[in-house]
Amino acid sequence: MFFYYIYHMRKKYTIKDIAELAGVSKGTVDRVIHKRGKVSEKALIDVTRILEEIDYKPNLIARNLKNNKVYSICVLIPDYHLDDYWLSCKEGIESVKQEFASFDIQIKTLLYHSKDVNSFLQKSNEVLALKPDAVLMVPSFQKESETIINLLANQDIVVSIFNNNIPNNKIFNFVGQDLIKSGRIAAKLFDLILGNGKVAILYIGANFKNATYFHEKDQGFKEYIKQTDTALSSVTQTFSSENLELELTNFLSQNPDVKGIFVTNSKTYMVAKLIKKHNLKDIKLIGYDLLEENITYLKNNTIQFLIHQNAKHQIHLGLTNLIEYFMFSKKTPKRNLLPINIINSENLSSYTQKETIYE
Amino acid sequence: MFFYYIYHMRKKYTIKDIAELAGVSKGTVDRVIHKRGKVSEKALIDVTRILEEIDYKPNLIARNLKNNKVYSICVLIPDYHLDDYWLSCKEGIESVKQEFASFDIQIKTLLYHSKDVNSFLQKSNEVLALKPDAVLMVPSFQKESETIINLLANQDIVVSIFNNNIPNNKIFNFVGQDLIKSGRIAAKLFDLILGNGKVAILYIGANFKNATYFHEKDQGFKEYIKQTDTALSSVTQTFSSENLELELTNFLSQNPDVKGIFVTNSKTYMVAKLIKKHNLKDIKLIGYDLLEENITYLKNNTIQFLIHQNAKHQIHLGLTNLIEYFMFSKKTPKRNLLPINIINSENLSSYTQKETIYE
DNA sequence: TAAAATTATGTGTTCGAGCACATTTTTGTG
DNA sequence: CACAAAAATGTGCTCGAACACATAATTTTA
Repeated sequence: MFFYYIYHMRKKYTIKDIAELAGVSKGTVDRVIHKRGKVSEKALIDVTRILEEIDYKPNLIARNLKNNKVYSICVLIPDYHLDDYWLSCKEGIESVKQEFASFDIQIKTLLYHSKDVNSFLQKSNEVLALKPDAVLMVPSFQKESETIINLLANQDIVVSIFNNNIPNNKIFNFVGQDLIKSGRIAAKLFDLILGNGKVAILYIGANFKNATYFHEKDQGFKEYIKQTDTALSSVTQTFSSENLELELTNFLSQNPDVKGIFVTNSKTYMVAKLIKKHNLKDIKLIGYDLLEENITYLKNNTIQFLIHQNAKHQIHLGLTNLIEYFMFSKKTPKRNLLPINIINSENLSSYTQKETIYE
Repeated sequence: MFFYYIYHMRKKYTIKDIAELAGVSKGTVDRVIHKRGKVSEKALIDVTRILEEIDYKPNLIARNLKNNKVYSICVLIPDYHLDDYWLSCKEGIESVKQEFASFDIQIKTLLYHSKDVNSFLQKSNEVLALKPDAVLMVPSFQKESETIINLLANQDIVVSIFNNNIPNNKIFNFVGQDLIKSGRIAAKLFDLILGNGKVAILYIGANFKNATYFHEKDQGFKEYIKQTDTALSSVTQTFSSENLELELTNFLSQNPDVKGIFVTNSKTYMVAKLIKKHNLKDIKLIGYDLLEENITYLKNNTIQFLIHQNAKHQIHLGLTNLIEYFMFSKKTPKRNLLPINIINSENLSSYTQKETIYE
């Protein structure tokens, strides 16, 4: 007959327990734990030994209860009314707000025009004036972002970024994807479905020089071609969103051997619309993000694959990293590189369904 | 000039605040909140009004501090020494243990032989004897699992399951994937890379009648063929792991038109090994799970795609659901259907890399 | 109407960590 | 040795919710 009383273990050791074990008071234990000094060598040794022996972990709940501060976080992102890509960030923020509704956390969202530096600067200054405890931002404009990040850091405001990375060692945490890998993945998928032929790598929008993501994805795609024995080739081209139809039609008539199109951002539906309109059935299409319009074309097989950048997950993780750092002194990696999800018409619903199916 | 003082909001309302606002004592507020009765109608109305007005949310940290119970959870899963598929569960348990190291949570793992009902029953009885607060289990044997779940539920032990679902309304939470969708996804992928031809749907192992996952994936695959205008066809076949080489070789010589093989479980590498050995380059292969051996064949292009069931994520979510329910009375959905990840050689590393890149 | 029973309300302690402050012990100096 | 200064140690309160227990107000019963 076995006795399982071992399983129902005692409560965790508290500071009081440790004090008793070491034959000192809890004040001394506290000083040892926090290295506040003013402790005799003997007491230091005794307490340290016991701490190690029992692998003491402080009760984070009790610790946080005492620290009753209202933490404020500013979220600075492109206006989601102007570009559907950012719409999912709104959901991400809402879900974090709900998740931490019982805690003293204040989240304020500021939106800037993603194409307008001045708007970005203006909103950044508003953030500075608010003096929050932390800022989570999308650094759309590299140079200006650098400046703002430095200003914030100088005021001891914790700064995290997501979506795209910029080099700055003052940044607390970055959440995003490896965009070079992302380009490689697109290449691999074309390799599988085409076998050979030319793929056009497209940038759609204004000011592609600022769009570092485009260059990295382009680089990844070409890297794949170079490093593997694929029969694929590629051609890179940028287009404006306004004149896409004309520009793309011209491009395709000049490049009749293009068998695949890789759209490096969420504007994939624009190309899909034209493929559908001109009945270019033979052209395979891979792009980014689960926008409503993209999903429609994915479902009717105009788009073969979408790569899911999951902005919602990104902002969610960025925020929880900050909150758990403040609330529970949780350590956070400098970088969180999220998985790069390959989406087709069949696994799509497994990503978009609500996770909460209550009875 | 704007003043942002509104932003730096006051602390959340406490029971004491509410008591003052309602002109009663905190004891009365507490009785109203917990519906303990012994409150006059007037006080009830006053306090309820204020609670609603300020949308009171109790401080979960303070609440939990008082409730200082050591929660014990048993994990009952197949022995990961016998089948690599379950190995990732070990990591999942470890990461949860680390995550909640500062809390009073005890997790005990019990392993059974996934092919041996008696082993399952024996370990189940050990779990019953341990009288934990909750059990997270893989219900490998449907009938026996039902019995155990009922026994546990009768003892007021919370039961969650993951990996495969069984119908039982006493189950607290199920984490897994939609396996019919999973089969559809495989079909879609073959559709894209083959265009047409016959795909063999394989089950490898003993006792396929117990493997409900196989039937669902098979069903999903065939559903896709039926519902779309694909030129694919399929043939379903079961094999033993011991005689796979002989059986599969025979099967392929009798079915020379098979252009793709869909292995419905993690034993995909076994088929890959034979494809490689007999140099059957033209056969495309899709299977399940990121086992070391599967990854090798994915990287050298013997396997085209792996569908990632992410047992680690499943057990992690199953455990955190239980812990957050106990610790913070967090509500949990009856079902968590996880995304079905499509993995190829290029996005693989984005799933397997450690998420923690500390400075 | 007074005492008893019932109901309503208020008070005080607990949980564990953290920190300010009080007290004790040790060391240094004339 | 006395006494001050410094170092070491101990004590007690706080955070917010929960709950046991004490007290007050009201109703019932003799």
